[in-house]
This record gives sequence, C-alpha cells and structure tokens, in this order.
Amino acid sequence: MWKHPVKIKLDSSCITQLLKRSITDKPQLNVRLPNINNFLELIESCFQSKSLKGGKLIHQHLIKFNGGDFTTQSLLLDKLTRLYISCKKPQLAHCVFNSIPLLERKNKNILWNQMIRAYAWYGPFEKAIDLYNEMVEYGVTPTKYTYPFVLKACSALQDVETGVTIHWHVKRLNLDHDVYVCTALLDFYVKCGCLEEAKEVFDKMPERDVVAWNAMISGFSLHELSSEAIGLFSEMQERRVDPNSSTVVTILPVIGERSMLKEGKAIHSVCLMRGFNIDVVLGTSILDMYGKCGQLAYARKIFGDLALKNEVTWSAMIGACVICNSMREGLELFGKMRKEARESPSPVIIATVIRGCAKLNDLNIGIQIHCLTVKLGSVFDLMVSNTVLSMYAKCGSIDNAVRFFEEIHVKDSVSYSAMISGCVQNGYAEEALQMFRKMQISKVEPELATMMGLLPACSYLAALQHGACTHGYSVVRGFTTDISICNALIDMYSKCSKMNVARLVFNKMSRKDVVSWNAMIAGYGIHGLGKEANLLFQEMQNAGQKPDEVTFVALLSACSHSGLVSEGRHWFQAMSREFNIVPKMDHYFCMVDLLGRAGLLDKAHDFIRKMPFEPDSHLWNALLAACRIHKNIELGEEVSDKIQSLGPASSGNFVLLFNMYTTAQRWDDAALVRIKQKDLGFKKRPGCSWVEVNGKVHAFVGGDRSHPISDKINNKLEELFKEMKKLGYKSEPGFVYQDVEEEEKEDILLYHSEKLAVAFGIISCKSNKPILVTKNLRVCGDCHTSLKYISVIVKREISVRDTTRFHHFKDGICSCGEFW
DNA sequence: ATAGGGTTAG
Repeated sequence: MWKHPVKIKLDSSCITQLLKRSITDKPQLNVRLPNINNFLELIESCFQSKSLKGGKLIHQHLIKFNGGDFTTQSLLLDKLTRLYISCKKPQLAHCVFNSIPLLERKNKNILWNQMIRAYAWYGPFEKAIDLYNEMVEYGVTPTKYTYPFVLKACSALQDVETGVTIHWHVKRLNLDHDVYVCTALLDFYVKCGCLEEAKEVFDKMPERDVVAWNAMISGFSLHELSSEAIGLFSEMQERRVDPNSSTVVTILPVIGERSMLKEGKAIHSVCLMRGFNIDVVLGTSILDMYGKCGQLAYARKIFGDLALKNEVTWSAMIGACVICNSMREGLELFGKMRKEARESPSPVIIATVIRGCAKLNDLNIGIQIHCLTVKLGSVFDLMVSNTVLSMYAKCGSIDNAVRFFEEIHVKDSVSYSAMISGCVQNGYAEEALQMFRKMQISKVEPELATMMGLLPACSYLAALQHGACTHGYSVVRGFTTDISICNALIDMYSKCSKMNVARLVFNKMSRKDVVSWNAMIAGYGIHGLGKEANLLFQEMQNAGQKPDEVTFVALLSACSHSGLVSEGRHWFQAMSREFNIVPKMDHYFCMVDLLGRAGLLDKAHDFIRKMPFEPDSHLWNALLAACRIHKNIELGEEVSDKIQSLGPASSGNFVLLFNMYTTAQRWDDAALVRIKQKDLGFKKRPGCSWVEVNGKVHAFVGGDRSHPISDKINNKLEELFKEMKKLGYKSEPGFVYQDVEEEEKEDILLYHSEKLAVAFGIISCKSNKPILVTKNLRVCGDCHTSLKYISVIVKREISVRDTTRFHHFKDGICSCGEFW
C-alpha cells in the first residue's frame, strides 16, 4: 500500500491508522515501514489540513525509529517544526527544532526566524528573545526578517533594555536602512513609551511607508500628544504619502478628543472619495468622532448605515448620546441593544450608561442602573463600581456614595480619587482631606486625578499649606506639565490669596487653554482687581485664545466687584456682537449685580424687563441684594413679591428681605418673613468659617464653643470688642434677630463664625503673619465693619473670602470698597 | 474603533 503514496489521499484518520500501526505494532514482514519520501508527503498533507494529531504521530514515530542519515533526518525535522508552528504550537516546534543537529541547524536561518516569529506571536515571549540570543551566540546571522519579530516580543514584555541592545545589533549589521526593521524599531519604542527614541528612528529613516507614518502617529496619539499627532498627520499629506484606513482609524480619536469637527469632516470625505471600505472599525471610529464633536445627527446617520455593528459600535453610539446630552435616547438604545444581543453588556458599555445617569442627575434612575449592575454581576468590575460611586456623588447623594465605597473590597486610586472629588462636589472639603489621609494609610498611590480632587478641596478651605504640599507633590510626580493641574493650581493660589504665585504658575505654563485664562481672570475678579482682569482679557485676545461663556462670567463679575460699570456694559454688548456668544442667565445675573451694586437700581430693573427670556428667582435676588445695600424698600418689596410668586430658590432670599426690613426698623414685616420662611421649610444654612494654622484646618460655626481653646478665643473677642467700642464701633441691629435684647444681639454678633476664626488666627499665628479666613456664606455686615476695626487694633492684615469675593482688611479699610 | 477619577464662573 505504500507503493503509490501520491495516489493515496491521506486524510488524518488514514494517517492515524498507519502511524499507530508503525509505532505500536511489531513490524510485520508484509507491511513496509514508510520511507523518507512517504513522510515528507505525510507531513505535507498534515500541513494542508493543519493536523496537529498527525504531526504528533509523525513526531512519535521519528523518536521511535531514530534511523536514517542526518541530512534526511534534518529535512524531516525541519518540516515537522514548520508543521507545529503552523498549528500554533511553538513549544513543540522548539522541541523538534532542537533535535536538528547543531551543524545543520546553523544553516537554517529561515527556520530560526520562523521559530522566533512563532514565539513572538503566541508566546511565551521570553523564548523569542532566548532564541534570538542563542542564534547570535551560534554565529547565525540575523536578517531583516528576524528583527520585526524579536522586537515584537520585546514590546510585549515591555523589555526596553533588550530592545535597546537589539537596536545596537541592527546598527552593527547595517540593517538600519531597511523600512521594515526601522518600522519595527519605531513600533517597539512607541509601545514601550519611549517617544523620543521612536521619533529619532522615524526622523533617520531614509524612506518611510504609510505603516511607519501610522506607527509614529499612533505613538503620539496613545501618549496623549494630540497636537504632535495632528502635526505629523498633516506633514504626511504634505509629503504626498497617502493615508490608508489605519491612518484614519488612528487619527480620528485625536480629532474627536479635540472636537475638531472641520478636520473630522474632511477626513470622512477622504474615506468616501478614496472608496475606503467603511467596515465596523472604520465606521465606529467615524461615528465616535462625530459624537465627540457634538454632532449627534451625523453619528446617528453613520450608525444607521452600518450593516454590521458590534458592541464597540453600540458603546460609541450610546457614548455619543451621553456627550450630546440625549441621555433618554442613550438609555433607549441601551434597551434596544440588550434585546438584540443575547450576551450581557460589557463593562465598558455599562460604565457609559452609568455616566449618562450621572449626567441626568436623576438619583432614581441611578439607583435602578446600580441594581442592574448587581443583577448582571458587573459590580465586581472595578471600573464599573468606580463609575457607580461617582454617579452617586454627582447626583448629590454622598451618603450612597460613601456606603457604596465601603462595599468595594479592593479600592484603587480611581476609587479614592472619585470619593475625594465627590466630597468636594457636595461641599465636604474637610472630609475630602480626611479621605486623602485614608488613601495614604491604605498605601494606594495618588494619581493626577487625585490631585485634581485635592486642589479644589484646598481652594474651598483656603488651606494654603495643604495646597502648596499638593503642588510640591505634583511637581515631583511630573503632573505639572498637565494643563488641567496648572489650572487647578491657579485657582487654588487665587483662592488662598496668593495672586502673585497664581500668576507665576500661569506665566510658566508652556501651553494654556481657555480654562487657564478664565481661572486667572476670575482670580483677579474675586480680589477686586478689575483692571488686571480687563488687561488679561486683552492679553488673551492678543494671544489668539477665543473666550467662551465662562470667560464672560468671570470678566463681568470682575467688573462688578470693582465697580467698573462702563467696562462691564461694553463687554456685555461685545460678547454677542463681536464674539458670537449668546448671553445666558449667568451673564444677565452679572449685569444686574453690576448695575445694582453701583446704585443704578432703575437701570438694573429695566435691564431685567428687557431680557429675551424669563428671569429666574436667582436673578431677582441680585436686584433684591442691591435694594438692601442702597436701602430702596419700595423696589425691594416689589422684587420680593416677584420672588415669592416664582417660588424662592433658597433661604438667601428670606435673609435678604428680613435684613432689609430690620434695617428699616419694620419689625413686624421682618417677623412675617421669618414665619413664612419657617412655614415653607427653608432652613438657614449654618454659617461656617475655616482657618488654616500650621497646616491644620480649623472649622468654626456661629457660637461654637467646641474648640479646645474656646475660652481663650472668647476672651480675645471680648477684649477686641472693648477696644472696638473705644474706636467708635456700634453694632448694627439689622444683622440680628429683632426679638432678642440689645445686649444679647451684641453677643450673637460677637460669636459669628468668621469672628471666631479670625480671633483664633490672631491667637495662634505670629504677629507678622496675615490671617486668611474663608466662609461658606456671605460675610455678615457687622463682621465686615468689625474686621476693619480689628485690623487697626491688631495691626495686621486680615483677609476673609466669602462666597463671592475676597475682603482684605488693612488699616481700617476693606479692599472691596463696599462693592459686595 | 468604545471605557472609571478631573480644572474655570455662579
């Protein structure tokens, strides 16, 4: 039967039968053992059918009958090695490969390369490097086909050291002119994060094909160097290298991230003109780009046109809905997807949907989706649970967030960062700092986003020492190259009254974005430095930075705090005429505030009447505040009626109205306001002040006696009070309830939280140090007056930051110039 | 190709 092997169709069962007999049975006289040619034929056949089983049987046979001459043996072993490789069994292949006699093996360059390639593809990757080293040791010269594979193994292992050594070998062998080898080196450096080395290889390449360009672009894009990626993409086109669909798929995420709609559209049209096949991958990346550019309609169109969709496509589409604030549509799509696809949704898609719920700000839907993650078992995915955590914080339910946080078994840096930010977002800045301490105890390493949570906490508490430490740590970790970190630093230093340091950080930034300028302008604004804010706004335009809505809120409020009425009016007009930004409620608020503070009450009222949309109670409140400052009771009452008809938004309205009546000594009306406030269930938020002493933040509420040195603080205040009276201080009765005796009123005022904090600061800090106190409400009028006196008595600078601005008291004068 | 924590104003 072995006489005509060619004619026999050798399928795997046939091989099995034949070889089993040859291995296990005693050789029978009438059955001749297969000869070398038969084996070659057999292996060839196994190759066709990728029969691992056949390969193994041949292997066994060869071990058993280790006969024949070396050359023929080698030939067989060579073939068998290749067979195993084609069956994705590099280790078996290696076994056979090693059994080829060394002398023979040394001549088999190609087989070495194929072995290395097999390990580079299927692993273990270390073996590819071992084989390469062995090859070099035996004096087998590596070729241009060796390097792409051994380098792939290096990048899989993130083994930079070996890769760099191999780079030297490449140079020595003069292979650094080969496009394939260079592209492989480039790819290796990119994947190991060595971008400078990658760029060097790229720049030195004598010629570059589209693959090399793609590798370099993806390197920049993977490492968030989006402008470099875009720059290279245009350079590639200038040099007339045609992008292919991989190029497009690489560059589109960068375009999306930067919301470069015009460029995105151009790339989309290139795809259509060149007739690129819009498959799932390309289609999804185009869809995603449109979503990130806020073009939901385009994204929907691409989504609808895609014949084949996978989970990534659905995920990108739902993500587009979330970005474009169409959360309901996103949730509907999610439902539809769950019906169409049998398998449960991936963590990525679940996280996207939860982010949508967070944006909806609907706690009930949030709880529902939390239940779903439990049902699907996705709560055990850390990424998903971190998203749930942040969703609770964003929906304002810090209790749920804390409870859920406790339930996470292994918390990572993201969990802690989300918790820290969540605390600050909900007004629990001290708790945010405590959470950071917990994180340190748990030995979880802080990341950039942790600092992004800590810095606003320091800003909130005016905790300069904490803030400066956070700055220092960020420098050490290299975070300060990040624009957002610098923006947060500018805000922190501004709110800790260190405008010069804020400006230094701002000046030193190599790249600024619109937030950087806004933060700096706002910083000048809260210090009443309106001129500086205006100058910086001019500089911003000279630098070519386009302002946004927030810029004008910052600029207008800066004008308001400094009484720059004509500048404010000018910019309000200009924002729509020159900058194409439609004024929103916030901008109208700033203008009413500006006119009102300046005493132009009728103009402010007129301004509200001429608004193109309905003013809310918050806006009327700005006018009410102005009525109180300028003691215009008639208008105040009219405005107050308006607020009542709209339904008051906060207790602030009641406080203002109440204070207005008491200033006018209309006690009965004032009392009615209190009763109504109580009936409607608006509680006055407790005022709280903070002061940082020696790196520790101390909190005070009005009348607080819980502080360890409370007695000393109260004694100090009484002492100051006597001095103040000598200098002519009289308490204003309008700031306290009218139903208490005159002396008690003084007592209540005496123990307002900001006074307690200032007194504590005076006792605890060296006499040359200025005192900085921050408060969660507006500073009270009596405190404002008192602090002027106190600044004279103690001969030091006292700063109080309230919710709207800074008050720097020095030599009896406040920097606010009564504009507050 | 999709994906968790984040900056500015009020």
